Amino acid sequence: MSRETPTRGRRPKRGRTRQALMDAALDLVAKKAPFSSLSLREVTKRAGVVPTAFYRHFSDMSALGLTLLDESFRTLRQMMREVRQQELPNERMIRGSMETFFTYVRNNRTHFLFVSKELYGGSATMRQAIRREIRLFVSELAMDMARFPFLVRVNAEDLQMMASLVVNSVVALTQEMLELDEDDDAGQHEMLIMAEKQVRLIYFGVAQWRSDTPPRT
Amino acid sequence: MSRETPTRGRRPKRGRTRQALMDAALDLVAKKAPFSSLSLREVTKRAGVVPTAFYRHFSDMSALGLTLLDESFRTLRQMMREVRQQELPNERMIRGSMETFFTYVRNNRTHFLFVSKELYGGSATMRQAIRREIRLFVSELAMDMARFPFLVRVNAEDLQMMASLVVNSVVALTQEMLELDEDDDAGQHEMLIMAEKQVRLIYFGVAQWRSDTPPRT
DNA sequence: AGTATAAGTGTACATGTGTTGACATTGGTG
DNA sequence: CACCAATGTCAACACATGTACACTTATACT
Repeated sequence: MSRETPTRGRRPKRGRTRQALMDAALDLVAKKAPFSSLSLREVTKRAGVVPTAFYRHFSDMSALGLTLLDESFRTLRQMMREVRQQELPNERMIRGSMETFFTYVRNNRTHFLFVSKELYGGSATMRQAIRREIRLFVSELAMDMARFPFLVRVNAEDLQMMASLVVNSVVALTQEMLELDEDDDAGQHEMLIMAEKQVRLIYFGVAQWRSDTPPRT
Repeated sequence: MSRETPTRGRRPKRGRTRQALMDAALDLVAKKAPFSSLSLREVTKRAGVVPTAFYRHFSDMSALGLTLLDESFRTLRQMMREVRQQELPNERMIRGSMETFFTYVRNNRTHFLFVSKELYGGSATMRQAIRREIRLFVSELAMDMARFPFLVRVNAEDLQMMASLVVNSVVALTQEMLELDEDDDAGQHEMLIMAEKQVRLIYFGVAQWRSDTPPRT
């Protein structure tokens, strides 16, 4: 069997295959089935690598998934922090936040597609992980809202409720936007407008709220 | 171990296997992976039928999926119609609607689990079908809202926006509730309370809205 | 009754899957 | 340079998958 292999196509660079595998998975998720119905061989083929090479980087497909999730959220958290820091007042704030957020979504389409499909369709651990991140955003937003002067009389529970309303709405709109064609600029812009209006509407309601509101108008 | 089935185990009744297949798929989705990562053989095994028997009822797994979707929404639409008709005024209306809706969700857990996972994780046609149904609910709600006296000055587009905000929020809460353990009564009730509060909050905002609201508070 | 048809069974096969083990090639370190 | 650990390849396996075919049985209808 000692046959001389005439230099098959090789991939020299250091940790490039690992990234290739992640990108391949992301690509496949973006234009095909959800991650859970993705086979190891499919991913390696897409990455231009032999199946067994997979194990050099991930023990398992689910390990790949977790890594992908981590990668998706690391930069997202970064961006969120920046959004929270730029302290624009009032109206400008909502509009500004929505704009930067949605541009970020557009620039990281595959990641969001991945997360979006895993939120409800993924494995239990996957869903749990995503949900944890979202709950984090909700808490942070609640903290920000607590500083609004007209919300001093609102208790913590209701603050959480309001924040989760905002976050859930933005998430839903994001998922709807991902359903649009990648270069449907008009549609995407429409989503942005809608998101801004919805959040503004919620803030109108928030301004009206009293935590001890009795069950009648 | 030999039950009262002397010859080969058979299923006599007319169209029972068809339903058994649907139930099996629903069960598997409820306690395992999403529908897309479900194999034909798995479903038939669960239904207690030989794999090839599948083709007597469905041409394909995706055909099964579409049928399941239809079954899920048919009764849902029915219920929605009833909710819309019971004309309770004001505060009572929100609470009442939420209660009947969420009890319905509890009583049809597997169906909702299925739809929830398919909304973003399913095939393109599947997602599209679900989205169409949701849009229908939004339109109907918008029509209902148009009759509110304090909304006469709101244009159609904004009405749609408001309705979709309500629906999206309820959908999100529903999905969150499905994540809870089946017999976590406390958690489920908490979700109901939250849903009612969120919708009420939105209505506060709605009451404040003017379609020509300039970009300032 | 008798029989046509719908429904279910068993066998079989080609294809895709995850994973193992032994080997080949790289790139960075001494 | 020589070496070695990391990385990639090949061949092979045991098993699951979808589906075709020929068959048996139950049900419905005359």
